[in-house]
Amino acid sequence: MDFLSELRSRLRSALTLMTDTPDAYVEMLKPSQEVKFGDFQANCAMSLAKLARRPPRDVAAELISKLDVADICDPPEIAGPGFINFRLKTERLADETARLTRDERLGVALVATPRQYIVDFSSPNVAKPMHVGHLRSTVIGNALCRVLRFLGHHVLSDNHVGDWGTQFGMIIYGYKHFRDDAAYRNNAVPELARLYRLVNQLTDYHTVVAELPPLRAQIAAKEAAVASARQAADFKPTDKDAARAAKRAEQELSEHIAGIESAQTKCDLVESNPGLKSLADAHPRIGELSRRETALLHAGNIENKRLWDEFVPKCMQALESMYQRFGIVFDMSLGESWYNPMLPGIVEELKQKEMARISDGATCVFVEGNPAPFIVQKADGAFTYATTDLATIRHRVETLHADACLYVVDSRQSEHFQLLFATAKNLGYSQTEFRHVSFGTVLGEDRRPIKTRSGDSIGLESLLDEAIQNARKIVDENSSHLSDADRSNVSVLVGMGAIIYVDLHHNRDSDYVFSWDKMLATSGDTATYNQYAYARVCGILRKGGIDVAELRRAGHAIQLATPAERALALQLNRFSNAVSDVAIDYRPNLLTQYLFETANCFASFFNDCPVLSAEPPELRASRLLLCDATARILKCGLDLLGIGVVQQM
RNA sequence: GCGCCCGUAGCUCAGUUGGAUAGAGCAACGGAUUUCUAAUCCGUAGGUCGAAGGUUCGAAUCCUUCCGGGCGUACCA
Repeated sequence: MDFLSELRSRLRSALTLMTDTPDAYVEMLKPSQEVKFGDFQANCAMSLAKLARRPPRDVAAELISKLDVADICDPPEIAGPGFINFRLKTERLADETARLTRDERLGVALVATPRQYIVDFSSPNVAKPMHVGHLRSTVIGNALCRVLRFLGHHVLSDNHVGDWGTQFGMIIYGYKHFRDDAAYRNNAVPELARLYRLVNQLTDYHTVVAELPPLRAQIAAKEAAVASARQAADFKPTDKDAARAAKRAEQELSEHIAGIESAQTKCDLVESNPGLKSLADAHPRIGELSRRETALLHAGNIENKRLWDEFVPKCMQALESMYQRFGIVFDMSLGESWYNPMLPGIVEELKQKEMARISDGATCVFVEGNPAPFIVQKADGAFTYATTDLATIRHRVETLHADACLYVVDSRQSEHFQLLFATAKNLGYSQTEFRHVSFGTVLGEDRRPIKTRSGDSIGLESLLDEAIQNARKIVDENSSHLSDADRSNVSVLVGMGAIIYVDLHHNRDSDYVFSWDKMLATSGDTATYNQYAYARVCGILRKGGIDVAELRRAGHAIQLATPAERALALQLNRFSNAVSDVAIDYRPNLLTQYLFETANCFASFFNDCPVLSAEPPELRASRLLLCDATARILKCGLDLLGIGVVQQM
C-alpha cells in the first residue's frame, strides 16, 4: 500500500463532510519533515479554519473525529497552531513492508490511464562533436523516458538530429576545398568535424575583419555618452534615472569593448597562423559560398545530396557509439532532414489560415502577446527550425498520436518553444500537452559556460574517458580484492554514474558549476555512495549464501524494533511516491534525492543492525528481507536514472 | 528598451500548490568499528534566505520597489 495515497484518500472522505472543495486540502497532507512530527503531517486545518473563522485547533479536532485511520495510524495528534501529525502503526508498517519485499514492482503501481509520450532529447548536430552542453539533454531525457515507461506510459524517444542546417553547407564547402583524403578515409567523422571548425573559423574571420573598423569607430561616441551621462548623474546625485542611465552607458561601453576584444582574438588566431591566413585570403567569400552550398542541398542538388548521403550515416554511427556508453537506445532518430518534404505545406497552410504574413521579406507568425516574430520562411526562401518543429509536431500528433510531447532542451530556447506551442495550438493541436522541459547551462568554475583552457567546449568523449580513468585510480586504491577485469568494469560504472548523477541531482532549471572534483567525488551525495550501498547489501547476501528467491517466497514477517529498521522500512515504502513525483513535473532530481536518503537509511541500519549474526532466526530473516528490498530499490532507482550497479566494488 | 530566469552556510546545491527551530553534500573540528565492504556511521560549528516594504494565524516561497547577476530578443539551431 502507498501510505501517502491511502491517508489522503481517508482524509478526503473526512473533508467532504466539512467542505465542498476537499481536493486542495487533501494535497496538504505530506510526509513529515522531521521525525519528531511523526511520519506524515496534514496542514489543512489552518486553512479551513481561516474560511470558517474558527480556531484552527478546533477544526483539527473536528477533522480528526471524522477521520477513520485507526487501522493505519496511532491516534493523530494536534500540534502547534493546528498541524495534525500521523504516526503509522509499526505493525502495519511492518506488514506493508513485508508485502513490498515480495512485490516485483516494489510498490510502484502502473498508471491507470497510460499516455503516449514523445520525448525529444539529446538532438546533437551531426558532424559537430558532442560536448558537455549535450550532456544534460541526453541524461535528463533518458531518465525521463525510463521513469515514464516504468510507470506504464507509452514512450517514444526521438533524437531530433540536426542534419539539415547551415552547418552542413560549411562541411560541404570544407570537403570540396580543404579535405585531407587520407584522414577522411582513415576516420571520416573527426575529419568532417575539423572541416566544420575550419570553415566556421574562416567565416568568422571575414565577418570580424569587416566589423572591427566600425566597431572601433564607435568607441569614441560611446565614451562620450558615458562621460555625459556620468556628468549628468554627478550633477544631480538624487536623480535615480540619471544614475541608471550612466550605469547603462558604462555597461554598454564595457560590453562593446569586450566584443571588440573577442573579435580581435578571432582575428589574431587566424593572422598569427600563416597557413590559416593564406587560406582565409584565398577564400574571401567563404561565408556566402557555404550558405549557397546549404541552399543547393535543400534544392536537391545532386552532388551535395550525394555528399550528404555519404556523410550522415558515418556521423550517425559515431553518435551511436556515444549513446552506447550511456546505454541509450532511441526509438527514432528522425532528423530535421526527414521533415523537409513537409515544410512548404506547413507554410502554405499558415498562409491560408491567415496565421502568417510577410514582414521584412520573411514569412512570420505573430502570436498574441508576443512582439517577436516566429519566422517560418526566411526572405531568401529557406525554411527555419521553426518550420521543421511545426512539421515535427504534425507528425507526432497525427501519425504517432502523441498525448504529450516533451522537449528536453536548453532553457535559452524558451521563447522559441513558447511561440512554437502557441502556433501549434492555433493550428488545432490543442489536445496534446506540449512541454519544454528546460534546463540550465553547465558553467565552468569561472561561472561562464564551460570551456577548456584553449577556449573550446569540453568534448563529451574525453569527459567520459577522464571520469572513468579517475574512477579507476580510486578503484585501485580501494578494491585490491577484485580482479583486473572486475576493476575495469567497476571503473566504467562508477565513472559514468558519477557524471550522470551529478547532472541529474541538480534541479534541472538551475545552471550549475561543473567541477572535476565533484564529478570524481566518491563520498557524500554521489552515484558512488548509492552504488556502494548496493554493493554492501550484495556483500551480506553473498556472505550469507542467501537464496533471495527463496527468501522472498518464504513469507517471513518484518520486525521493526529499532529506529534504524523502522526508518529504513518507511523509506522503502516511499519509493512509489518518489518515482511518480518525477513524472509530475519531469524532475529527476527528486529521485536522486530519494535514493540518497534511502542509501543513507541503509548505511545507518548497516551500522546499527547486524544481519547475518542476528538472533533469533526470525529477526535475521526480517533483516535479510529489508536488505534485499533495499538493494532492489537502489538498483531499480539507479537504473531509472540510467546508472548501473555492481555486486562488488 | 522589452521578455524570461536567478540571488539560501566558506564552497556546490536542495527546499514539492505558503507551514513548525530554513536542510544536504564538500571543506573544518570532535567522536565511533579487534563484527556483514571505513568509498561508512554519529556529532559540533557554520544563515539578517540580496535589500526594503506589503499580503496573513504563518513568507526563502505570493505582491511591489530597489540592488546585483545570467539569458533571450528578425531571418543560426
